[in-house]
Amino acid sequence: MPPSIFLPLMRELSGTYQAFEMYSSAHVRSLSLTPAQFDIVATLGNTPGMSPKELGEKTLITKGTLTGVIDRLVDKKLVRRAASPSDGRCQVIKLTARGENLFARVFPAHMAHMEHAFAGFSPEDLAGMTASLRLLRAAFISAHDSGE
Amino acid sequence: MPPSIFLPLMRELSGTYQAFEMYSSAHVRSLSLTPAQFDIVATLGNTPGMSPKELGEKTLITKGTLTGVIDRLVDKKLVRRAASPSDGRCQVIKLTARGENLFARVFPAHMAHMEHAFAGFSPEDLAGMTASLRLLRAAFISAHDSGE
DNA sequence: TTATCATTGTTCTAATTAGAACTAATTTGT
DNA sequence: ACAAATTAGTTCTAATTAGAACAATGATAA
Repeated sequence: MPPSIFLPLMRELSGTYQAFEMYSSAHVRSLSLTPAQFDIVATLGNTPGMSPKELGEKTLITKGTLTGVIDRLVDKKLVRRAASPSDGRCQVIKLTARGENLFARVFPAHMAHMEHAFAGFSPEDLAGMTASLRLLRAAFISAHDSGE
Repeated sequence: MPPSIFLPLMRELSGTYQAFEMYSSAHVRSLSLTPAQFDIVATLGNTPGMSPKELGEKTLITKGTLTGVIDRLVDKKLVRRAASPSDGRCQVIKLTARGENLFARVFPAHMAHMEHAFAGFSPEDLAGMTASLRLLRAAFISAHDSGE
């Protein structure tokens, strides 16, 4: 298979993700949060808290990066660290009252903002694209694993 | 439209892009280049050179970032800066002989690596996904523009 | 012509990023 | 029980990232 067959898809995947990131992050920044910080707050909202490991899996943020992101959220008093009772290696990261407050204000606003971008698609369109991306993602992961 | 309709697509887009980046960059790094550096070398290959502005548009790298990436490629003697004869503000970035050499060695190798990930899809599958992503990208750009 | 506006690239700052080395704590195999 | 292997989180380094302010150059319009 020559590259001309899959190169356009590679480019389009990058370009689409970048356009998404642009549109999303411009709004997030207007709320005084970075995209990574927003991801953490959004992931912690309406939960009893979770470990950095679990947070990293859900937000796709690497553990080395996550330490710094959580540090800055702690500085902003939006989040706090607690020791896990069951496992001495683990922590539980929770939203503070102030963090809960921010989440309640900012998450619906951001969803409303994102909705504008999807307004032209039917639920079936969106589901179809989701399914295609899922296949593509599985192909990257499978190729990655087989190369180890 | 409730977020539950488009949230899975947002997550899948991020996840698929991340899996792609992971698979691609692991290989690029094994060639002693960062992903951004590879993008620049790949974009300059088989061209007479181009301005940083054009490079930024093709690789989606912001101009502020691009200065540093080019600096490091200049340090590695893979690229050189020349003044534009027609416009005193512009530069022309070109591969050096060493850069051409690296491109000829590394670009085909990376394409061969990427091909593995796409082996399970038909050309029609790939074209269909590309078309879907193009629509999605246009929707983000249009929403971004209308919000200005 | 000349004042104004736009474009190009650099610089600066704060933050994210991945990866590797490291410490501490837990689990596993024997 | 105990040594070895895993796992969780931090720290460190080099690089990228976006955004804003800036200087230099070019284009426009009165």
